[in-house]
Amino acid sequence: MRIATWNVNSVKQRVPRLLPWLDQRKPDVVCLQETKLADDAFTALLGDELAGRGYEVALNGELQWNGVAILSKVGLDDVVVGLPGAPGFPHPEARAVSATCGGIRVHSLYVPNGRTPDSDHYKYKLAWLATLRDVVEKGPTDVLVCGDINIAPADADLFDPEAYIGQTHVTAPERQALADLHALGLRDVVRERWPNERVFTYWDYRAGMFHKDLGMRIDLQLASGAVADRVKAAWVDRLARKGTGPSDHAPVMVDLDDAPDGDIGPMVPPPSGKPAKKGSAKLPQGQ
DNA sequence: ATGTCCTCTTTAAGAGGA
Repeated sequence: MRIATWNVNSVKQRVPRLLPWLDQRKPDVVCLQETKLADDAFTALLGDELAGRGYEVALNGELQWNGVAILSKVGLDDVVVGLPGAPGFPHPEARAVSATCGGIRVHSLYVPNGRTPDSDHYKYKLAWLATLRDVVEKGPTDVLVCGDINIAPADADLFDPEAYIGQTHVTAPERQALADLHALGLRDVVRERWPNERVFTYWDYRAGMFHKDLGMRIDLQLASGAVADRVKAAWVDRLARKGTGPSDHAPVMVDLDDAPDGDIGPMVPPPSGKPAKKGSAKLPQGQ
């Protein structure tokens, strides 16, 4: 079974990249974030295309921002829209949907960005993450927490740790929230597979950041123990960030149990991938 | 280079968000 998570930064804009990618990689389960589309518009846009490829669809979208989805070829049961008990900002936002797919409780999450550490949005982010922890703790044992988590787990997940001092995504409380998920038994399966390599999932559109491989690893798949033990491959589909009209995020891919039907593509990082180290570029502001 | 992309709206240039 192949599971992917991808922040597409508008599914409407990404259709010319999403559909060929589905046909190439043939993931069994796809978690999408930042669909930026209301549910009825999503269904009108992609319902037939996805059904034709064998996917059932669970949606939690809104008009303009946010928006998450799960596509599944291996069952889509007990769908929960939203994260029960999560705070809003101030109103509830479309940042979570979960379902049982192939016996695993799969969460597609778009964690609040946090903006700046002194902001109300940052407090919202931490409260939202605390709710996530509680939901996972009370949920089924076999679980995959997937999505744009908006936390770089360690300094190795940044192109230049010094550029992020004082920024969100790296603060101790955010990393503690991630540690609290690990304390429930969740494992970062991509980092386990590539313990010492440079692995990013997001590169700012500006200033040639992707071309220079100046990015962050903020999109994760966190697997409970029995699921993590089934992982045969885990990588970042960097090709999806290249070419015309890409998202600013690349898909994170995990294969369980057996060889996939779809192309695996060049696994990222390549064997020569080096750990992130201090770079000379500045962090583009305003992200 | 405050450098890009995507959203919306007083629909055509600006504002907000990432």
